Amino acid sequence: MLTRRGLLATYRSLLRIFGEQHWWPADTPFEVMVGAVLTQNTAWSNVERAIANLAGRGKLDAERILRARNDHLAGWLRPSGYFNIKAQRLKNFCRWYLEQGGYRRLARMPTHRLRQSLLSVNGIGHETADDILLYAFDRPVFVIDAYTRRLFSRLGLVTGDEAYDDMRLAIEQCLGHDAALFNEYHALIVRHAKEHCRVKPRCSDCVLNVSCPGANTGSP
DNA sequence: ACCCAGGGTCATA
DNA sequence: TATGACCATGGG
Repeated sequence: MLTRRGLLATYRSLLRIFGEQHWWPADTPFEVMVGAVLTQNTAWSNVERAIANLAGRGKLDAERILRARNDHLAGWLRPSGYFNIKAQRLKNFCRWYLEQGGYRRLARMPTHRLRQSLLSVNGIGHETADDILLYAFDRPVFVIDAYTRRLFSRLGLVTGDEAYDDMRLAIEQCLGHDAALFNEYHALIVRHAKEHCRVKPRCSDCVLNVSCPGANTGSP
């Protein structure tokens, strides 16, 4: 059962344990957007290297990314995995970004239209679009990722098989449109997943009493 | 050697 | 709508 009370209780537990996360780890909104594309199904540590490659060459810029040769761009993105596809997706995004007139112009757009526009870019799906909306444009959007789905379903708040926007809208309705809360909540969910699911000895004594992938494989 | 990671697209039924 | 194949590096 999804309730405001349950969601806030989980949020407070996470906040008490981990403290403020101050996401997104980037210096500019544009860097947030680049990171959002590069982190698709990829560990953030790998994304950092790719972004460092871009920044070190002065390529953390839409025009310069768009002008770069595909094989050069792919080479800089190599550490983040899927580098050929991501080079194409990053160019698709930068083309859209410039066509739309850049950040100041996009920032005036209503959230639902900005989302629709983002989703029209080949390579940007629901989660990447919502990462950008929340962390680059400060819009009150609750990002649903695999961690969120898993944590909330393990806590019995959702079934886990809801459609993306169904789950997002349900949570947003419970919590109200609070960008600062959504920002911190999502960051805490990711932090929890890393801290208690990836670090040994796994999640045998998880603070939220949830299990993790590989944690209960049936061995006694 | 195996599993996973802050997903998304495309072909197919 | 709902699966499956594919993309690819790096850490545990």
